[in-house]
Amino acid sequence: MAISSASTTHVASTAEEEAYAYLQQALRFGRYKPGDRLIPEEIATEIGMSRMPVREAFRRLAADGLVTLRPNRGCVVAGLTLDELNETFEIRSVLEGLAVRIVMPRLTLESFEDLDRLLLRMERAGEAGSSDWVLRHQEFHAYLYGMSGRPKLIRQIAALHVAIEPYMRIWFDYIDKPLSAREEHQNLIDALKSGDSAKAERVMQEHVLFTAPLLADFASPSRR
Amino acid sequence: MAISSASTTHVASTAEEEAYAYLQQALRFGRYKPGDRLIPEEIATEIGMSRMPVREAFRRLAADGLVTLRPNRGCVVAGLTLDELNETFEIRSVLEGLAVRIVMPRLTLESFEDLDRLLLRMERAGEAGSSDWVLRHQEFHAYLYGMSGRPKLIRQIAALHVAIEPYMRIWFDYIDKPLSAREEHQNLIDALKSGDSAKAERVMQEHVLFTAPLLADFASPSRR
DNA sequence: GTTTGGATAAGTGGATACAAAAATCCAGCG
DNA sequence: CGCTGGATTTTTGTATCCACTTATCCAAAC
Repeated sequence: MAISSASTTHVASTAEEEAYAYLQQALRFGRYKPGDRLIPEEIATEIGMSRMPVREAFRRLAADGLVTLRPNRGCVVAGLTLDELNETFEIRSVLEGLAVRIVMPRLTLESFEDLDRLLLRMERAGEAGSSDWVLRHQEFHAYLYGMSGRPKLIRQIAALHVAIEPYMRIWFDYIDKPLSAREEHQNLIDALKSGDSAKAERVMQEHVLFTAPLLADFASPSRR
Repeated sequence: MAISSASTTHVASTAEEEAYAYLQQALRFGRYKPGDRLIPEEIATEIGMSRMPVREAFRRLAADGLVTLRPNRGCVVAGLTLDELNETFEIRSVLEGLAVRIVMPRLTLESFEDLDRLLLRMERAGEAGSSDWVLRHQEFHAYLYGMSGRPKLIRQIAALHVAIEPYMRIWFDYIDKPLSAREEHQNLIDALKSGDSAKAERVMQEHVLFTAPLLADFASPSRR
């Protein structure tokens, strides 16, 4: 089979890439809290470079929606308010629905074996803790969308997953073990197997929207 | 009424913003051709600043998908291949469909008057040339989506519009006057008036996908 | 006539320096 | 006791400089 690891370990050929990778990782794992101010100087010395590449990494993170950049007042970690969280799930639902619709006719028997395996991995990771489970969950979805052959779509979806990742972690830690997750994803696989792409799209949309209200309690307070 | 101008004229409080605005404008209007290399030094002197803010503007443009940034080999204008153009329209169709679904229950009689006015403006601009028409067309769509109250969705859609803008221009110049455009948009308004949000969503999806094949001839050659 | 290699030029990435802006602190005032 | 305003400190934005990578050009070899 051909399940590549979904973990985003990039070899940094430039300092900027290193800074970006470092900060993205830190943000994804919730090492900084929303509203925290990121001071270029500090981070630069932390990873042994000057402020410049860090600044440029900030811009990329801002484009991903992970931080907010305001002229002359630096870089703050961008938590999602309840509205933004909901909006993100709305967007995810249509994008991932589209991905499923596209991917459907491309799925082979082998793909389904892969998906089963990934689902199994996800379940097992569920017992370990949020850190593993969230990654495996992303891996499952990433594999599916990867088959679509739509690079832009894939990147957009991945970016949204990264943005909500900290909230997924908190959520998972809080509820301990999402019993419904297994069933949810099995449903999805069944819909894919049915061959009815309209149905699969709908099921995926519902699957995505299913999670949103569960995370509501962990949203950041609205700003300003 | 409350139709704000859709033109993206930003007051640049920093040099970086100025560089970004300048370059985005230039790229949107097709002043550079896909594949062209953008040299920080040149642009910097062109608008009277050093390379640094220009470099940072590059990153933002890259996030918008307007340029491509490769380590140690600079910044090139990122034309869309046929596949990418199609993909962009696919994504647009679901995002703008979603926007319409959300916006539907918020539309008032006044909104419809505004939309009629905007449609009229668009038609009149059609006689002037692609430059005006494309802006008015964006204005029409922007107004509609603006009512959704979904900032992220609005930004994403706007970004996609910007990315395809040069192609819309070329297309419009080529065919001179899109007779079907009026009918298309009137259709859309009718669907919105019907109050059936599922229908409106579908009509919007079709409206977006309708344009894609028309632009196919103007796609950039695939790279590499 | 085309290919190869290497000198030279051009360009990029990053560090440092400096000016301008914002945040902080503190004293005096109400 | 809180507020105001100004000096001080911190941080940001930009310019400049240097090291290193990549591109260009030209001559010699096949």
